[in-house]
This record gives sequence, C-alpha cells and structure tokens, in this order.
Amino acid sequence: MRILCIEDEKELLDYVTKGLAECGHIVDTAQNGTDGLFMATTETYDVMLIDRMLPGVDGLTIIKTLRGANNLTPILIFSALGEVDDRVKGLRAGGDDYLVKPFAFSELLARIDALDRRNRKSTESETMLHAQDIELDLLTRKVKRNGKEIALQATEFRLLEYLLRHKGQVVTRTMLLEYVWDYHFDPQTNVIDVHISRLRQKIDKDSPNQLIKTLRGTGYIIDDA
Amino acid sequence: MRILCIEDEKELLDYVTKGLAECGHIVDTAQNGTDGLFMATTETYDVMLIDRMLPGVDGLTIIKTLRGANNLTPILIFSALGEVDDRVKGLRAGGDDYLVKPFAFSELLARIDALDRRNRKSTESETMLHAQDIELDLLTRKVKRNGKEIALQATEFRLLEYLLRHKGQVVTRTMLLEYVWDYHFDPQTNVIDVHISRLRQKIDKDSPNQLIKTLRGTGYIIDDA
DNA sequence: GCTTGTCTTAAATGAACATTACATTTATTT
DNA sequence: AAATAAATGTAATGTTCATTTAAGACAAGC
Repeated sequence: MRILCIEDEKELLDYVTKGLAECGHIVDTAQNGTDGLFMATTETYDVMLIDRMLPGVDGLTIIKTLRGANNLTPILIFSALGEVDDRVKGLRAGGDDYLVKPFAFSELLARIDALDRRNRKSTESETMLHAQDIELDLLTRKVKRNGKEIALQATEFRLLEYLLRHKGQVVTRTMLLEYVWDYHFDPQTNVIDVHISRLRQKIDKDSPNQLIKTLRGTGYIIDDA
Repeated sequence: MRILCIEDEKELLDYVTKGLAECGHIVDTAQNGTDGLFMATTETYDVMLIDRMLPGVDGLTIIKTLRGANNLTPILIFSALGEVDDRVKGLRAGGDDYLVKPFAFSELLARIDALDRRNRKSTESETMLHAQDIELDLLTRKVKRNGKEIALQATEFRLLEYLLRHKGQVVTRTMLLEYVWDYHFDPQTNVIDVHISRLRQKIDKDSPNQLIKTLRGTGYIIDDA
C-alpha cells in the first residue's frame, strides 16, 4: 500500500514511517504542509495520514484543497486535541477518520486497513469482479489473470462475467442459455461447450489450477476465494 | 455472534457487554455516534445495538446512513423514551426492533436471538436443507456433514435432496424412482440400492450414527432433528 | 436353515463434455 | 457495394467418467 504521511514532529513521523515500512507499505513523508500538499497532488496514494496542525499550510486546508480538486483518497487525521468540536471540523473538511495523539501503533494500522478496505469497496464497487487470481473490469472490459491481461471476445466476456457474478454457486446450462445467450429454449447444439472451451483455453491455459470447474450433469462453477 | 453496541452510558454499556460476552458473543463497543458509525461501516456484525440518543452522530442518523449504504444488519434500538411516537421514528429509520430502557438482560438476549434468527432465515431462505449434523445447499450444491464438505455426484445429490425434503417421513422405492429417476415403471434392477450404498459410503462412513436408515420392505428414512 | 430383501463390488455402457475443424453470420475496410 | 476479416454458431469426432447392470455376499425375518 502507498501511504503519504504529513507530520511535523520528526520523532512521531519516524516512528510511524518505520512501523508502516515494516508492514510492507511504501511510505512517503513530508514535514510541512507545503511539501505535503505538493506530494499529495502530484502522486497517487492509497491512504494519507495528515496532522491537523502543520507549519506552512494547515492540515484542514490540505484536506479541503484535495477534496476540492476531486481527490478522494482516504485521509486519516492526526489530532492533538481530543475535543469533539475539533474532530467534527476535520471530518467536515473531508477527512475520513481521525486519531487522537498519542496513539498505539496497532490502532493506526487497524484504521488504515479499514479505510483502505472501505475505499476499495466503494471505488471498485460493481465495476470489478474477481475470484482467486482473476479480475474482470466491467468498465474497461478488461480481464486479468495474475496481473496479466487477457483479450476476450464479447460472448466469452459475458460468459465469464456471469460465472463470476455467481462465483461459489453452480451455474447450470439453462442459466447460461437464458442470461448469456438469451435463448429461452434448448438450441440442441453445443454452443456452451464450445465457448467454455474457448474461454478456458484463454484463461486456464498457462495456469496451475483451473478456474472454471465442470460439474458433470449439473453445470459449471468458479470457486469463491 | 458478532455484536456491535453503541451506547454512551458507560455503566449500561459495561453491563450489556459483560453479559453478552458471558453468553459467548464477541462484542465491539463505541461510546459515541462517530466511532460507532465508523465501526458499523468498516466491520461486519450479526446484530447491532444502537442507543437512540448519542453524542456526535445521533442514533437515528446512524441507522439511516447504514440503510442508505445498503447495510441490512439487524439493528436493535435502545430508547430512553417509552413513547410510541419515538419508537415509530426508530423503526421507520430502518431499525428492526426497539427496547425501552431500563430493560432486563434476559429480554435483550431474547430479542437479539430473535433478530438473528429472522435474519438468517431470510438470507438462507429455502436454499438450505438440514437434518441432524448434515446440511445441503441448493445454490452452491455443496453438502456438509459436521462442517466438513462432502463431494457428491449429481444423482447422489438429487437422492439426498429428496430424502432431506422428506425428512422424518418414510420414502418408498417407488417414490425415489418417480422423483429422483423420473422412471414411471419398475426398472427391475437395483439402481436405488447402488446409489444408496454409494451415498452412505460418502456420508455415513466416518460418522458414529448413520443418517439414512433402512426400513426393510418399505423404504428409507432420514430422522428429523 | 432357508427365503427374501438389501448391500457391495467391479465391469460395461452410454450420456455428457471437450476439442477441433468448418460454416455462417456480422462487422470492417477498400 | 464488394471484399475481406473477424466473431459466433454448428457439426463431427474423440474422450472421459457417472450411471447402470449384474452377480455374489450379507443380513433379517420366518
């Protein structure tokens, strides 16, 4: 996860940076509001940690500026003041959460994770489908397995989309005919088999575990993960 | 069961938390609306207990926000005001039940159980069949005994499904031929026996009590539980 | 102990699925 | 508008594996 931390107290900044780095995150830092705002606008981060009181540009101003520029990166505010009024101001300005100094590192970590989780949910919501190591983007209509992009035909895409939307559930041949082909009768051909085969060749070819499983006599399934 | 309790009166909060924990539930707590809402949106719970009046964000606002975000976790509202009008407001906002303070702990427990039961039913509705320690999911077509998954063939699955749908009743050979095989005559073979045998081997093998009982000369039965 | 009904095992059958090549439809280019 | 290319559907062929059959072992009831 890419994290930006804007904090003027050198000691606290080092403590947080070191801890987050140990957890495998990439941390950029700034010790004043001016530098911080510059970095926040020029780079992209998964989460930003911003102190309320800062030399140069104030924390709240940074947040307002970013939100004004339509930057929706989750922001966690560090606040020395535990007063309710102050928290509210921070949240009003566009912060997503606050943490009162001093705080336990474990709590910081938990809140960062929570923010990121919430963010992923809301930004990816409905546009991304995934299972195991495959992901399908409904907006760009791109499919990736293990980070590697795979080109699919329209029908193959619809087929995979339907299977992913029902991951963990058995998808019968009738369901596929109804929703992928819009056939409301049995075409008496092997359309499904052919397209499943083609999809598999593109998707499962160079992969150790096969994604689409056959349940003989029942249908197909993509196991949830 | 995972429960979130949002209540500002420390004494009451501790009382409830302790009691629920003793009943084996995992309880998260928040003493103000802001923290509560944050926890409610970032974590998943089986039931939430929310006070009507709260510092920070009001109880009703929390409920409306959650429902607006399509969070359907059952919510029980604590209300200091016993007036009908107030109860109605709470339920209108999306609460599932209310409890007037002060209340007996046993009543709280009963209502929590009821909410959870109602919720499970509506989410699991009609897709699950069970008897004793076995469960069969019609959607995922997965069968578990004692929590352990068992892979079944299509016919075995249909056979078990039919037996479960008629648990506590005797299922005759003719019934099985009609509804599992769609044979409307006697095939003069031992198809049923073979499949019952195979099903038993998969299901009853490593289990102390056998699920499918033979009623000699009559048929089979799965005892209700 | 014999009869009858049920259980188990193994081999044969056949339906369901996979794959490839080919035909038809649809879209794109000149 | 014709020619070409691409995508989808159809058909033929090959393969796999679940279901069935059948035969022998077993157990229950008379």
